[in-house]
Amino acid sequence: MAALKRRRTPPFPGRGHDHARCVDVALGEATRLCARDGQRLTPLRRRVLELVWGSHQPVGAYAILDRLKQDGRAAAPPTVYRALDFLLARGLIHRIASLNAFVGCARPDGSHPAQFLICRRCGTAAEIDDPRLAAAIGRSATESGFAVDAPIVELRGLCAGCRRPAAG
Amino acid sequence: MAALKRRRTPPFPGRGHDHARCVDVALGEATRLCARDGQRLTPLRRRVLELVWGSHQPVGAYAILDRLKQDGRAAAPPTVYRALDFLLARGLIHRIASLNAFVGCARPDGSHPAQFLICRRCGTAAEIDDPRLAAAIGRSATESGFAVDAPIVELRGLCAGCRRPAAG
DNA sequence: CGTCGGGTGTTATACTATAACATATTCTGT
DNA sequence: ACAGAATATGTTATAGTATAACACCCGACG
Repeated sequence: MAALKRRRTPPFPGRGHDHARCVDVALGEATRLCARDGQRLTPLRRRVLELVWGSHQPVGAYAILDRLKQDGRAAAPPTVYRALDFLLARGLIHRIASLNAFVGCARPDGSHPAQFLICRRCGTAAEIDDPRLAAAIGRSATESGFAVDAPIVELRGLCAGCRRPAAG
Repeated sequence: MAALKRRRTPPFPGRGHDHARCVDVALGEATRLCARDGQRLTPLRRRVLELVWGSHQPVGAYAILDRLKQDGRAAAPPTVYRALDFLLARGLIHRIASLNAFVGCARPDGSHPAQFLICRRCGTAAEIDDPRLAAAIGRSATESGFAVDAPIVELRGLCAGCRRPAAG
């Protein structure tokens, strides 16, 4: 009875979660999906994906660019934007419009609309893919005769961890 | 039985609607609200609001800037951004994060979360303030222990007018 | 070999937004 | 009307985000 509904992954990663594992899983999934679809996950694209997955806080294109330069790689804005465009097209990352930043996709099994909870304190962007919310969006739009292609839902506020007093 | 639910305003303005009236109403409301709240709707702010209301398509800050220059007024980016910040704070306009652009608020009676339908063909951004959608958002967030301050909902797609073949 | 296409490198530039400080305007109390 | 305070605007410079255009490389395929 712990959970009435199951989630495949909890929306907010725990503070002490094993993030290296997040990255490993994401890179493994990306490799698998690209192979399946005949797409090339080149070293550059793989590295950019890894950098986007550096944390659960969305990262800007120019921050990625700086890291690439630290790698010793020749890099300019188009380098990173092209890699980001590829990853976006494959559904491996999402763009957070309200932050001009990018975050790894928690469920990269095909492209899909996503909804984000973005904490204004810790900066974490948690992906929720709530079918009821998606349905409510579809209903609202349909009533206006509008056909939604790309719903952008970015809910800014405070996550559970940051709402608690900073105690232990 | 034409309408089971009433809307104060239809989300998408008709093609041939009297837009001058939209602008007049918006400016009148803005004047009233600012007077009520002891805020100063200066000529600059009023002009910027008028320019934002130039159409139902969100307008960029630098487009506004160009128009101000055409007016013969000294203008630089801060001029327009400050006016926009004022109008945003009073709830007289909204910012569309996914377009980096601004649009007049259809119901400027106090600040409020808004949801937009943005047509990718005609560019129109229609404000819908659907309480059921807002409730669905609140439910989704609450289940994750998340407290939403500022929901951003920008639904991109095709409006009813643009879905029809371009005939008549 | 040759060429074709995709990926990356390179240079330049466009677009969006804010910091910091100077000046002007309006409001308030006297 | 005036001084002083608060608000609004002007001005200069710069930070941050994104794309256009063209050159080069390299592997696949005939």
